Amino acid sequence: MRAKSRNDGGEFSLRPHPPLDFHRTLERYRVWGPDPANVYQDGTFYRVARVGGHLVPFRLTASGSVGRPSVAVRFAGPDGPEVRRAVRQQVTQLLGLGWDLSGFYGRVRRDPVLAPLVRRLYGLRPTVAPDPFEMLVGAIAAQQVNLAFAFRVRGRLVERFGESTRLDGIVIRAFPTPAAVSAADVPALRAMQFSARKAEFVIGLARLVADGELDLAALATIPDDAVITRLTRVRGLGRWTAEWFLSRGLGRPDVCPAEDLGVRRAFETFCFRGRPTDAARIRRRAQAWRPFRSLAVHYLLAASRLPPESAGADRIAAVPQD
DNA sequence: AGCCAGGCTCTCG
DNA sequence: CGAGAGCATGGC
Repeated sequence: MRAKSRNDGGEFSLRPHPPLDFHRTLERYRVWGPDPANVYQDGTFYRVARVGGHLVPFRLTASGSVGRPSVAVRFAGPDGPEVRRAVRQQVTQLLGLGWDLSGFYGRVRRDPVLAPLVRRLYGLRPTVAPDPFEMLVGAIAAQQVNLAFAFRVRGRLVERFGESTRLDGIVIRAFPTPAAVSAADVPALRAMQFSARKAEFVIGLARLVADGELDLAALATIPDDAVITRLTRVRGLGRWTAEWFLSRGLGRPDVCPAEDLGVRRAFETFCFRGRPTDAARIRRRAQAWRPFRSLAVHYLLAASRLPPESAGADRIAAVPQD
């Protein structure tokens, strides 16, 4: 029997490099509906880290300010250096602490499109998905359907195949492992309202990963174009998915998913005076924001969900982020 | 009823 | 290759 103290979990706090707008950064885990693997409610964010064989539920709360941020982290279960390292790593990704925000801000300080948006969204950081498999399954779910629906479908998969944990009485599920999903069949996913084709995509991807034919962790070590080449060889993963994986899954700084519907609308709004545009024009326009295209796109998307600018209105509204 | 929604595959020129 | 048709599912 283990000593109780070893099972009580632990806590620590982080002093991230400013700025960090905790709420705006994590808001995207709420706006499209609940996500049982990423619970953000009442200003507290809950998730589960997988460390070795076991699950470590943890929670994040913010203190301080955007300019002097501080994040309190509490986790349950056994404590130890390996656990802390894993949780800290997840927090770094969830809060996007790896982005060169000050470099980006300096670069666009006089940019006619981005400067006003940066002012309104100061401290927003793109979250980086801690689990590449989770990121890809989420992307498949979101292909060509509205995002609220995609979140519900994905959520059903998590409810069905994700192990359940608890912290502060809140149920949090670990995103299902590739092994767990590879054991599913198409009808099971159809029942969750995946289309037949997407069910095949998801199960096929899970099998590739579970069988070791696709090493997702290894993608973090190869260049952007090599990641796209490798991922688009997988059935169900196209350029759109691969580019979002680069940006939101690997935190690569200079990616522009120009085929994305939301991206296109944002470019139309902020760069092309509301006129219809296409991916080629978007890619050309985005060249101006190298080598920060990922951040530029994230800010454009977030801004397109802000209420129309009117004195101080953006401070009051609950703002959907992306 | 019909169009829309953060695409992908497959087929052709 | 690159464009285009065809496809699949549910919401409003």
